[in-house]
Amino acid sequence: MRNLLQSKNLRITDFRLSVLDIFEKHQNAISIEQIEQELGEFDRITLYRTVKMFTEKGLIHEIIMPGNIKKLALCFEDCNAASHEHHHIHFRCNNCLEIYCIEIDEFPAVNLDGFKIESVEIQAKGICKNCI
Amino acid sequence: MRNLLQSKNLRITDFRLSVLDIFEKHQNAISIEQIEQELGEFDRITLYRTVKMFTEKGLIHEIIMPGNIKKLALCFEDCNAASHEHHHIHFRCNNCLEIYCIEIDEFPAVNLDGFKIESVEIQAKGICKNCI
DNA sequence: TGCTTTTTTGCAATAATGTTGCATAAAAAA
DNA sequence: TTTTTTATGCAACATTATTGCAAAAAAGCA
Repeated sequence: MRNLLQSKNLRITDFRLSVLDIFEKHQNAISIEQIEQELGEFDRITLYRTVKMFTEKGLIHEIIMPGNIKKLALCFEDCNAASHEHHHIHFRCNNCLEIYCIEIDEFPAVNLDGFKIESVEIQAKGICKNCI
Repeated sequence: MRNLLQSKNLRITDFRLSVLDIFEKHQNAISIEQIEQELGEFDRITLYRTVKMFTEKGLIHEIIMPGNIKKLALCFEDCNAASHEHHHIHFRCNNCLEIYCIEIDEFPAVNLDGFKIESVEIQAKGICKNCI
């Protein structure tokens, strides 16, 4: 965890370690609200700044879906400010409402005539393996 | 346009016609802010309610992408509150920042072991045909 | 270690975005 | 036209996020 921060040229602080800790405790994507609750005593502004910084540095990525769904998850691959490339899709369970980052081997190819595609994000909804 | 409202059991009002008008004038997805500007005199609250109602009734759909990007576009197919099924993908141009709804014939199949997939949304980013 | 530089934190204030309740106005039905 | 139903507009409020700045903490260096 300390290495993770160092590799991105971020200073190691208690606050950041706590936030990373929360991310690593969770299998699935979490909301800012959830982080707030788990942090206990904390400063909301610092949290927003931390999340922003982590996103810019490629430690975490945002998952946004229609219906005011906004979650965050650790990046698997090596991401950076310029590109957040993931070979996984985001799946939301309509039952438990959890959002999963799921790795898939063959990422579907998307082609659009006349358009140059640089990145693709796939979001699926349905019922997760635990709720089926 | 009046038919559109009637078919969804929505009363025909000047406000709603104006909003629909703006949607139809645009090729691409637009933001609430853009609608506000084009409406000229208007009530912000009514606009939010109109957008919410249109979304629930399946007249328009939300497009949300990481980076605080939130846009709205008319639905092509017949949507309703329960399902917004589109056979198009959402493309954002990194140059002009426009968001296109693009119909594609073969919508990529996505399968996840153990998960039941009910809907899939695909978002692509790159350079659009006008900016290439 | 102790000192200096740089970055982060925490507070206050403020901005942006979205919602609720309610009286009035307008649309549809009778 | 009259009645019923629904939409609008205002005020107030809630939620979410950002900025500036002084104090505190981390990293770099002698």
